[in-house]
Amino acid sequence: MEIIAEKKKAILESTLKLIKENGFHGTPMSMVAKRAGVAAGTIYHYFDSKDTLIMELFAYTQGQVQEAVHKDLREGMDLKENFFLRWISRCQFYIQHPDVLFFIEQFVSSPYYPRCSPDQNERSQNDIKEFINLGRQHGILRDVDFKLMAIMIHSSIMTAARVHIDGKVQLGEKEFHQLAQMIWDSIRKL
Amino acid sequence: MEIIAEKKKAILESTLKLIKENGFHGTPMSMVAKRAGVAAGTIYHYFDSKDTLIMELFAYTQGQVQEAVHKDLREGMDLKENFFLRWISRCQFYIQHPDVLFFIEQFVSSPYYPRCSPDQNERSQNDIKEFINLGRQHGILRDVDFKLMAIMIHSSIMTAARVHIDGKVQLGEKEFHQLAQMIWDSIRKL
DNA sequence: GGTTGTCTATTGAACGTTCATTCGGTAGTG
DNA sequence: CACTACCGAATGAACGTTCAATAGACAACC
Repeated sequence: MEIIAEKKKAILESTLKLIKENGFHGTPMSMVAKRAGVAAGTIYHYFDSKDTLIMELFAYTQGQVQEAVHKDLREGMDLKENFFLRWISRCQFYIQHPDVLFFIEQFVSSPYYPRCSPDQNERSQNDIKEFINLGRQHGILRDVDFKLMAIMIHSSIMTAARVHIDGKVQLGEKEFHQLAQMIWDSIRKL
Repeated sequence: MEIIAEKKKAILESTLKLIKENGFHGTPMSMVAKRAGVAAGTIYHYFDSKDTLIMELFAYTQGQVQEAVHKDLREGMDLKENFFLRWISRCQFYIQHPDVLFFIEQFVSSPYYPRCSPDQNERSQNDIKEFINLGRQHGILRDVDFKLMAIMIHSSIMTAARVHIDGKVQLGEKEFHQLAQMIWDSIRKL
C-alpha cells in the first residue's frame, strides 16, 4: 500500500466531502484547494487533471471499503454467518462514511465509471465474489450468474445504507438482520 | 395529462439522450439546442434554467415509466403473478429505454433529487407500494418497513436492467424469472 | 378587407461569469 | 546548484443566460 503524502490525502478527503455537499459539478478545483488548505496549483502537482483526481478518488475509497470489511472477518464462521457479517459491516461502513457512499453512487452512474480498468471495478466486489464461490461449492446458493448475484447483493447494501442516511427509515440491529436475512433468502436455495 | 409542445418535447428528449452520452455536466445547453434543432434561446422560453429543465425531465421520465408499467397490468391476477409482472415489465422498460435508466440513476444520486417535492418521489414508487399494501393485508409479505421494502425492490430492478445494458450478463426470459423469483423470496414470508 | 396592435414562438449573437489549468516564482533540502 | 513541494495571480476557453429583433397568428376596429 502506497503511502500517501499528507497534502495529497487532504486533497482527496476534501474532494470527497465537497462532492457529497455539492455534487460532481458544483465542486470547482478552487474550492477543493481552499478546503484542503493548499493552493490551486498544488493540486496539479499531485493530479494531472480534475478527471484523474476523481478517478484516483474512486480507487482511494474502494481501498477504504475493502479494508473496513476485512477487519471484521474472523475464521471458522459458517457460510450464513459469513454472509451476514459481510453484508452488515459493509452497510455500516457506508452509513458511517456517507461521503464515500454518495461519491461511489455518483461515480458509478457517471461517464467516469466505464473508463476505469475492468479489473479495477471487479476488485471492488472481490470479497463478495469470494464468498459466492464458497457458497456455490457447498451447493447452498442458487444457480444464478455469478456477476449478477454479486451486483444484486452489493446494490442491496448501498440501497439500505442510503435509505438510512436519508432518514427515511431508521435501521437498528433488528432491521440490519431483517435485511441481511431477506437478501440471504434471495440467494440461497430454498 | 398536459399536452407538451413539440419543441418542448424535442428539448426534453435530446437532453435525455445527451445526458446518457455525456453525463450531467458535459451537456451544455448549446448542445441540447443543436440536437433538438432549436436555438439556444428557445430553451429558455420553455424552461427557466438548466436546473428546472433537469427537474422537469425527471417528472417527464417518471410519467413514461408509470405509463409503461400500467399498460401491462391485467385484472384477476394473484399476488405473485402481479409481482412478477410488475417487476419484469419495469425492468424491461428500463432495458428498452437505457437513456431513461441512466438519467434516473444520475438524478437520484445528485444534489437535484433531494430538491424535488416529497410527493414527487413518492409517486414514483406508487405502484410498488400499492402492491406491497395488498400483500401485507393478505399476510403474505414479511413485516418489514414499507418504504424499505419498496426501495429494495426498486433498486433490484434498476440494478438488473443496468447489468443487462452494460452487457455484463445477458438477461433472457429465464433470467428475468430467476431474478423476480429471488426478489419475491426475499419479501414474502417463508 | 384592409389596417393596426398584441401576443407568442423563435432566433442567435453578445455578455459576463465561472472554472480548469498554467506558469513564473519562492522556499526548503541535500 | 539541482530538485521537489508549493504558491496564487493570470489566462483563456466554455458555458448559462439575456436580449433586441423577426415572424406569424389572431382579434378588434374602421
